[in-house]
Amino acid sequence: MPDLLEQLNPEQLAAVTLPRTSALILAGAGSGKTRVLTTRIAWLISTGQASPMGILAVTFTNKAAREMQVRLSAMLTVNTRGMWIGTFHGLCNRFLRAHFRDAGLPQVFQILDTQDQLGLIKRMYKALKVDDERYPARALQYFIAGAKEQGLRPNQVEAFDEHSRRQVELYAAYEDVCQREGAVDFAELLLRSYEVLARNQGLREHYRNRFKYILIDEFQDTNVLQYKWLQLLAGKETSVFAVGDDDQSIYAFRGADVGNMQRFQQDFGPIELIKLEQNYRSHGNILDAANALIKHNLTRLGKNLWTREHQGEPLRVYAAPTDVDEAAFIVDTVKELVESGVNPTQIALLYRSNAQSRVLEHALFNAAMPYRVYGGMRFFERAEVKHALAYLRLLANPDDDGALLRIINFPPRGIGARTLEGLQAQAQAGGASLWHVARANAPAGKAGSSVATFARLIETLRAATTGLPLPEAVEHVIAASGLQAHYGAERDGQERVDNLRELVAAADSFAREAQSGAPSIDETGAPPDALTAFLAHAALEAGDTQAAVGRDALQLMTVHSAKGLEFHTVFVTGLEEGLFPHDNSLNELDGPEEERRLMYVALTRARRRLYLTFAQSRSLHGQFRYNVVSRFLDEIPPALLHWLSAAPANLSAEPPPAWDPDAPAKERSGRTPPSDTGFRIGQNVVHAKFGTGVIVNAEGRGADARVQVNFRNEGLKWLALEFARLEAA
DNA sequence: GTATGGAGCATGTTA
DNA sequence: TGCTCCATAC
Repeated sequence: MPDLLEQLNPEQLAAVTLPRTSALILAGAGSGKTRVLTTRIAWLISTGQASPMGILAVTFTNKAAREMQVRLSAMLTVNTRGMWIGTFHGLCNRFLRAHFRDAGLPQVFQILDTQDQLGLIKRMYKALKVDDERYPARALQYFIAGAKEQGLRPNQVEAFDEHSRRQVELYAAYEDVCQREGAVDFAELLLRSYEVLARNQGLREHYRNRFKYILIDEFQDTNVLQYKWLQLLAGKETSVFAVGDDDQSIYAFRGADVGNMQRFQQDFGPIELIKLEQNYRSHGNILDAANALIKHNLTRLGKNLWTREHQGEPLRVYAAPTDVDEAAFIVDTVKELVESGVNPTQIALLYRSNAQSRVLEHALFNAAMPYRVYGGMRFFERAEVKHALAYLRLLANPDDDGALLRIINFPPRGIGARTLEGLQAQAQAGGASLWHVARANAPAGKAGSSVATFARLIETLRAATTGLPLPEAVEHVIAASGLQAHYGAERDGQERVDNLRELVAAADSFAREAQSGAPSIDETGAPPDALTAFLAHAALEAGDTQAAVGRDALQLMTVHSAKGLEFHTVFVTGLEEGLFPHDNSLNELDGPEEERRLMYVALTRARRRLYLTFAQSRSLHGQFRYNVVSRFLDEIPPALLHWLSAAPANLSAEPPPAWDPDAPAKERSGRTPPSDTGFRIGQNVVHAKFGTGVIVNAEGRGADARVQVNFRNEGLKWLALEFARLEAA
């Protein structure tokens, strides 16, 4: 332990060893925030000031919680099992499972993810005949989440006009449905926990006495409800240790309120304020650029990063005539970097919006460079996994109408819309769940209707899985429900079958972890039963996004998802007015400043080398746009910049590079268009996957050339010549 | 139930 | 431009 302290700088040491007061740690990018957080916990425990039981540590993401957990178990020899370390939602889930009666919930309540929630709203719309045009389901979803994140129930939401009054009504109706089905959405986990604590003094006292130390990561991202929850949980004696960076607050759009940092100083005062400004990540020039940029924001708590490292290289700037040229430049540069020994996983291409990844991906694909795009479908969100989970959910909780509707006719078993309407009418009339009605329609032993068959299937599944270990139960359900066979028979179903198998594996490792007593960060480890715990786990930890394309892949992601990461080399791309800063943000309150913080996050991801690129024109949504360089480039001192191309007129005295906006892109970029494709209509060809066929049609030229091939076994297909490796037969 | 086509739409995203 | 959603057709 002492040597852990020795490695800290004076500010870090001060923060780690603060006496038992509340404190706000302003931790700049790369200043060792996680280290301070974990070392403080380790210090508190190893010096005997706190027991593991007395510690509550909250993060936003599972990843952060996991990292904290891992680092802690490396630092401590004592059992960390009693500690409450997890995400806000994970901890609230744990709390509600323990106090489900006080919370007015069934023990097996199900957690709705965003998809499930939207589905529930749409179902409710049908039942109530709500005009989806006037009240889009999406909009209501935001409305509800927004209200809950403010800590507001329907009767507390102020509605001044007809439209919002109706939304409040729908919010109330939504709550009824959730309650009836035993469903809890993400925001509800927090709100419900908050209310239980607020209303139950005994419970509140209990937890206040228990958690003497509360630590919060990424405090700038907390919303109103999370802050109120914290206030309830922290008694007079509690030491609240909040770590955050107002300059990295980039989630106001989803309810985060940086104001919590100022508020904290008043509400929890008097507090200690410590700034961690020494950066261990980047070279000097990178930090200088970031500091200069962020100074343009007026509402800051104030902080200036510095480093003991060298100044390093200047930031390299490249102005491309078009987005295609920008991508080409990046590909060429990355190639050189990799040849010079930089690991591709240490190179990141960042962009403001996901749509920008396409051009980059296209160029990388053509250059046969492995890359990985972050974001997109996560494992537990895939349709086939959702279906399997729905069977399990119905087994765990028969009132879960959402789960039933998802699977009653999947795989198809002849239960159509009409039958369903009948069931729903009956259910509504009797105030019963769909399962209740379905089973009543199908007296045991009586063959006949398709609903009866379904009801018997579920009964059989329930009987067969009762008492089985979790992974075996999951496996049985996947097989006996017909899901496996259904996907197995599908032409492109192999991946889905694999995912179902993967689900069994996930259940297996979940069960093992729970059994081994390894601390589970999502706090579902102490369950009413293994199945319910696993279902909660699936909702709370949606899993990884798509895997890498090849190994040693280049990293592509939005600036938002780059937060918290670092790379040897970073390309910040698309630095154009309208894109970054984004048009839509400019009218928002605090919008431009949030965009600047986003740029600040982007810059501070780089350790050694930073490229800033932009295109003077790009096609977006099928339209060509001519853009002006981002204001953010103007805000970086010119002395830190090294132009790899001529700087545009609005940034320097040099003339912009000569180019003709009307000329085709290929000519402008100086690259020769690919020569003749070498294929003719009527020619016989071979494709690696589709076999032999004949070219029947063609269109486009150069990189866009496509041919239509009539394959012997696969039929007609359009293929892009650039991608499909077609060979003459 | 699936295949097709047209309309509408297009910041960011964790749990 | 390219996708997602829904309605319509078979």
